[in-house]
Amino acid sequence: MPGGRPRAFDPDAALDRALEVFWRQGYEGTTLSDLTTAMEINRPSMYAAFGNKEELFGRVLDRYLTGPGAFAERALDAPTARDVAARMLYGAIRLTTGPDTPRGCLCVRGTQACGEEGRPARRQVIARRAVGAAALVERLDRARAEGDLPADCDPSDLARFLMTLTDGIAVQAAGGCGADELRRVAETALRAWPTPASPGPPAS
Amino acid sequence: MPGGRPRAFDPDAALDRALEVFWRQGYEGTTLSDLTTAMEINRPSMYAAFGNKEELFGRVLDRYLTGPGAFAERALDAPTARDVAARMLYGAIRLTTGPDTPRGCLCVRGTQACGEEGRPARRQVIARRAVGAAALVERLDRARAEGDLPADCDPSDLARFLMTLTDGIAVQAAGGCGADELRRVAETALRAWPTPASPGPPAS
DNA sequence: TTAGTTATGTACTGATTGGTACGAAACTAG
DNA sequence: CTAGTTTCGTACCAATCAGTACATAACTAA
Repeated sequence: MPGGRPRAFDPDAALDRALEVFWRQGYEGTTLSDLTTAMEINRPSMYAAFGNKEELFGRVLDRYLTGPGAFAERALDAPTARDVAARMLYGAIRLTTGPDTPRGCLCVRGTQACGEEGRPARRQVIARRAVGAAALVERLDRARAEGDLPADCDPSDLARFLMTLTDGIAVQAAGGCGADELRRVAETALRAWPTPASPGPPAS
Repeated sequence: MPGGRPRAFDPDAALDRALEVFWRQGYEGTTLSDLTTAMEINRPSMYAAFGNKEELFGRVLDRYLTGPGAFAERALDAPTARDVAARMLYGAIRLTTGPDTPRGCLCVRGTQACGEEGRPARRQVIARRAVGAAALVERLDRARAEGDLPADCDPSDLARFLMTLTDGIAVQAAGGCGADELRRVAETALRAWPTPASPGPPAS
């Protein structure tokens, strides 16, 4: 019943174009003109469809976390805590060094950029990171309960260790470090990962 | 013989004020007005004394690396490779979580910010990081030659591992993570550090 | 005092920022 | 064809950006 002139662009495709720009340039470093040029729409269309720059960033962040960044959630499904850790690390490397996407991580850029204007992006990113962190701690807690991690380790410390590494990987990748070098970093880091006390994870 | 009106401010003190602002807000997030307000000088004085925003950032970067960030160079003087690693990690934690300074690291912020305007800052920071990285690799190379690291380890991989962690620490600190948690991260990371093959470092 | 030199403060520049007003265009329902 | 609705495109807004012109103030050397 509504009718009206049909929009001449695909919103999801436009979000992908916007993601590419925010990912490469950060929130503060990206202007409305950068966005509308990449999205191939004009300014009023952008505002009508997505609200404003801040809300657009929120939509883009969603798309990032359910798209290129979805490995982090999927990593939690790995059978052992060590596999979770490995998937997180190698996933972060793939994400941040992919040849067809910008180097680095949208979320890490978001936490770092923080002039007066970048504040809202920072808020959004930090909130999502906290959700992800909580899920990781919960997963490692379960691993310890299942005997997959030693009883005397602290799952939240291990989670923090992993996130510190994935963040560092993003910074290194943005600085030009290659995937091969980062894989050897991940390999080294995994040597610090605790092994279950006596038996493997119980089959029951 | 020169004469002329004496300047009414202390350039080094002004640089320290500028450092505080760049450190907290990044290069792109900082405006000339932010800077001149903090430095308590007016715009023409700033341009006369420091050139422009980009050159000012370079001067500030010098001051950062020879001041708060000097721990990284000093860490190389530690007697063993493990001590170098520990000093780098704990120094990074102190730097990025200091109660009287902004959270995070000026250099990490510099690599991450990169709109069109932030490009020069990015260039400068990446160049300095490369110098520091080379010095660290050289130090670990020497450690291996001295038998302080096993012969089959790769010093450049270990250096990259350390830098990835210090970068990650900076990101975590900027995101609000506390020093205590980060110290446990460092402790975990050091478990991955290789130990010399048979004897300790030779006394000769 | 006078000439030369350097710094300071005000007031400005053109360009760009995020965000909008408004009329024309393109559709649906009747 | 007409009325209602939604989008599109141009052209604009005030605010702010980095950077500067210029007159005046404060100093040294003679």
